[in-house]
Parts: sequence; C-alpha cells; structure tokens
Amino acid sequence: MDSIVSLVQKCKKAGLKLTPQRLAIFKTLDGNKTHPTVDSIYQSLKKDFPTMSLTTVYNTLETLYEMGEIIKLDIDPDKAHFDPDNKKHHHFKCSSCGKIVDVLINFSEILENVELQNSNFTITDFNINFRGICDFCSKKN
Amino acid sequence: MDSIVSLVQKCKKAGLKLTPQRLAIFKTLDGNKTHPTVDSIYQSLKKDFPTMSLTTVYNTLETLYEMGEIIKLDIDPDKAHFDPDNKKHHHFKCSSCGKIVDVLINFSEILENVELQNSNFTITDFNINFRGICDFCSKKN
DNA sequence: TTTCTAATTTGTAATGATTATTTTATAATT
DNA sequence: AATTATAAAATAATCATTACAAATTAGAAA
Ligand SMILES: [Mn+2]
Ligand SMILES: [Mn+2]
Ligand SMILES: [Zn+2]
Ligand SMILES: [Zn+2]
Repeated sequence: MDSIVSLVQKCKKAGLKLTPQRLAIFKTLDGNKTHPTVDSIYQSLKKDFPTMSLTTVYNTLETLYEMGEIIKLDIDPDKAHFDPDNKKHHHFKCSSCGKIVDVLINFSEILENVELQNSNFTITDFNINFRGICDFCSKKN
Repeated sequence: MDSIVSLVQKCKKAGLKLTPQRLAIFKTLDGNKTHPTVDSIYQSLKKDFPTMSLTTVYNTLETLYEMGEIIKLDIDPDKAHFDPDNKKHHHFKCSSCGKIVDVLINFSEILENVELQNSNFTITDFNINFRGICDFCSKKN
C-alpha cells in the first residue's frame, strides 16, 4: 500500500471521498504486518469510532483491493486476511497458533519454469502458502 | 487417493462401514481430475441416490481428508475443492472460467530454499496457487 | 458561508458454505 | 435373526460475506 499521503492523492483523483472512517482504516493498515481480517480491523477501530460499521470496513478493503493497494490472502480458508504490503512475497501459517508471517524469498523463477512447460495457459500471478510450526510454538513444547 | 479396493481394506481396518453412499463417493472421486466441490459431488450423486444427503458428502470427504486420502485446495476462497490426487502437485485457476487444473512441475527445492533462509519456523507443507487465463478462454477472445 | 448532491456510512436483512444436532436407518458382527 | 455401534438423513445453527435501503456527509458550487 502507498503512504497515506499518496493514497490521499489517489483517492482525490479517483473521486473518492476522504472520510474519517476511511482514513482510520488507512492508518490501521499502514505498515501493518499482522495480516488482519475484516473483523480484527473492525474491532480495533470501534474503540475510537463507536459508530464504525463492519460494512464500511468490508467496503473500504474491497476498494483498496480493487485499486491494487492491498492483497487478499487465501492461506486461511475460514476468512480473508489482508496485507498492505503489495510487493511480491509469500506466507507461512503456523498450524498451532494460526499466526501468518511473511516469506520474503524471491521465487520469480517459478513463473518462468511454469510458463516454459505449460504453454497452454497464461499465468498472471501466483502465491505460495507454507504451513508448519512457528518459532514461538515450537519453543513452547 | 488409493484404489477403491485398497480404500475398502483401509476402511475395514479402521472400523468404517462400507455404505453404498460412501462407495458411491469413493467412485466419484476415483481418478477425478475436476477438483470437485462438496456440492458438485452431491449433485452428481443424487441422480442415482435420490436420498443422498449433503451432510453425508461433507462427512465422507472430511473422513477421507483426515485419512490423508484426499487434498483440500485453498485456491478458491468461496468454497473448498477436493482432489483425490494426494501426490505433491500445484494448481492453476482460470480467472475467466474458474476451471482448476494441475501444475505437475516439481518444486521440492523451494522447501529447501525456505528452510535454509528461515530457520525460525518448521515447514511441513506448502502449495502454490497460480492464476491466469486458460487455453480455452484465451482462444475464445 | 450556505446549499446541493453524489458518495458514503450505517443498520439490517439475505445469502451461502459449513458445522452441529437429533432422529432414523443400517452394516457388520454374533 | 437379534444386537449394536456407526452412519445417513433431515434440520437447525453458525459465521463470513454480500445486498439493500435509509440516513448522513464530504466536497463542490453558488
Ligand atoms: Mn505479508
Ligand atoms: Mn490437482
Ligand atoms: Zn505458532
Ligand atoms: Zn478458462
């Protein structure tokens, strides 16, 4: 996701209103490494915004997603997790505590391999989901 | 997934009853390359089994999943797709028609790379989800 | 500053996949 | 054939997500 100031510019250009709710969601996402869900963002905001609606969080995240500002993860089949980091990277989910962390290794050569050997479809994107036990959980046992 | 005969043996050993419904679901899965959903299996079976229950399909697939006989895909956030092929492979989903096809290239070296550079978690499994346009859809346009 | 209006927020209802529960039926054993 | 533990079926409950309609408001224009 862009910086808040750039994002504000983009919104103005796109005719999107800069509501307090939107700005609050932008700020919550900015630099957020926790891969939050709709509900976790909603919960964290309704302290400061008692009238905040879950629908607004859904709508704002969908808008940011369509703008390409944030990523939607498919690593958790139960609910969507969002990521303000839209640079190419992958994820690891701990089977024990459910935490999702970044895997920053570059696998761009994967695309080339697949494109070479599968000329029958055009790949536009890919993501890798890793699973296992995180550091914290393995130390507990 | 094992062959039907081996699967029948495993069930007997595990004390699982061989009901007509289960056998029908086994047969539907056997060699199935379509990555079916619970509902698609249910729809295809209720012709021959008018009393077939959606719950039975859910239960049987869950049982097979826990036995390690089938895989659950996370490539479609809307619903679970199942795969009787439990050999390591990956998937491609067409953004246009939604079809899910196999990507059979071996990426085992990925695990090694990640393990080397991320000693802070233990990876037990990973999968790659590719997206793009399939052969059929690209020829249509 | 005030007015206007399209965009947004909010509250609520609807949807759809999945899970839970309860009752009825049956596979497998004796 | 009788018994019993397991499974099937029907139904209800849950939960994330989407749809909708009414109330609000950011931003532009007067
Ligand atoms: Mn991330
Ligand atoms: Mn497959
Ligand atoms: Zn953990
Ligand atoms: Zn296609």
